[in-house]
Amino acid sequence: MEMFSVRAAGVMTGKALRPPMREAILDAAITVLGQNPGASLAEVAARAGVGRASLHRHFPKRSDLIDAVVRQCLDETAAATEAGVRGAGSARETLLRTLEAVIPLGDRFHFLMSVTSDAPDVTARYQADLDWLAQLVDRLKEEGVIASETPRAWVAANIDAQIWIAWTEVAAGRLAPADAAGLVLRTLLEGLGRR
Amino acid sequence: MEMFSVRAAGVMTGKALRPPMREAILDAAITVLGQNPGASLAEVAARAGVGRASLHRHFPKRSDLIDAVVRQCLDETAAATEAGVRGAGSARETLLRTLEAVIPLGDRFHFLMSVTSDAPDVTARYQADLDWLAQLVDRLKEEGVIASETPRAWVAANIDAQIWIAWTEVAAGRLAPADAAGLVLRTLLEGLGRR
DNA sequence: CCCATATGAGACATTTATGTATCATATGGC
DNA sequence: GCCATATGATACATAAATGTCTCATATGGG
Repeated sequence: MEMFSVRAAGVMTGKALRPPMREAILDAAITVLGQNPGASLAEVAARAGVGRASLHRHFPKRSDLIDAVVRQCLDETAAATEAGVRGAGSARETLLRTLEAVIPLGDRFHFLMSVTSDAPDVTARYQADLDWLAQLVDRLKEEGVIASETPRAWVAANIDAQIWIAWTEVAAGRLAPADAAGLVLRTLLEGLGRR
Repeated sequence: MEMFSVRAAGVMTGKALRPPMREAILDAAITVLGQNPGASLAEVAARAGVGRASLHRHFPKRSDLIDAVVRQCLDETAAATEAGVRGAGSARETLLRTLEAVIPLGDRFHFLMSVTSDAPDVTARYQADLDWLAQLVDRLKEEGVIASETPRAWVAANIDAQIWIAWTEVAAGRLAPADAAGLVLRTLLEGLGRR
């Protein structure tokens, strides 16, 4: 038995470094419920490595967990987009930086689109995100980056879909993370056709 | 054993006149389970306008219904793509006609991507569809319609996503059905950028 | 009209997921 | 070392969905 390792573990790791159980449960829920929204809480707890009873202590009802996961995903995507927007001049640059920031959060993004929460604050924030995207699309049109005739909803749906596709391809190992945002931007603006 | 077949009546009236209960259930299942894969069979039966017991007579177990719906969706999409392929010369024309035929079946398409069936024949047919699409992508590259460097999986994922987006926009009334396939093709090949 | 068949409605048992409660234990702060 | 707190395991109660069964009834063919 290693004395040093035991002492080192006690000193170095300290539970503060490890994410609290709440985070582990949220992470597990994003993964498990993202793949199968009907998965049982037992599956979520097992994935998180915690007991089912402990899960219920943090989230008494299933809807509490769902709402918390949705809020977590909204927080993360909001932080990512804000970071992407910061320091970007043009709308095109904003889009590129946002893509770079959001594609790694593809599973969060997908979760937000596949799971519905009826908590009023959640729907409000969700609507705000949609509005922000619509505004970005308008700016892209003003800059001449996107054809102005293209319906706003068509553009927004394409951006959402591309984010999901890119994340899927990255997660499958078929696309290098560093290439994802650029490929998405090129596909969005120029399509797949031969130039 | 009944010597007198009841099928004669079916032949006389034509099965297209009134869809039998089985069809009504399958249609309802596509709608209800497509929107919410975890919906109860009671909801499906109610949507189909039949009793829950009758649903169980046609599909003893839930998995039987799921498998039947998946096979139905595979049948419909296969018929649509074959009709699209028939008489098309180039790969580009094949793609356009396939889009025209498949976009109205967007809900079927979406169902196939969101619901999993472990029936062996289903997985085989599903794989065959993927192979067919991969082959079409290769032909598109040979014709110079699609940039040859673009990964096959990226192209295929984009086509799938565009079909779903187009169907959604049509269903939402934001896109004229006649315009859908053309818009998809243009978006796929040329993107959303200003020409 | 008579009969075979299919259906709808309801009762029922079974299974599964959910939510609650209890108890022993471990962990960390003091 | 002691204590407060959190956790895991377990048992339990409840709810909901599933699958089976029976019976009355309607429908359509003979």
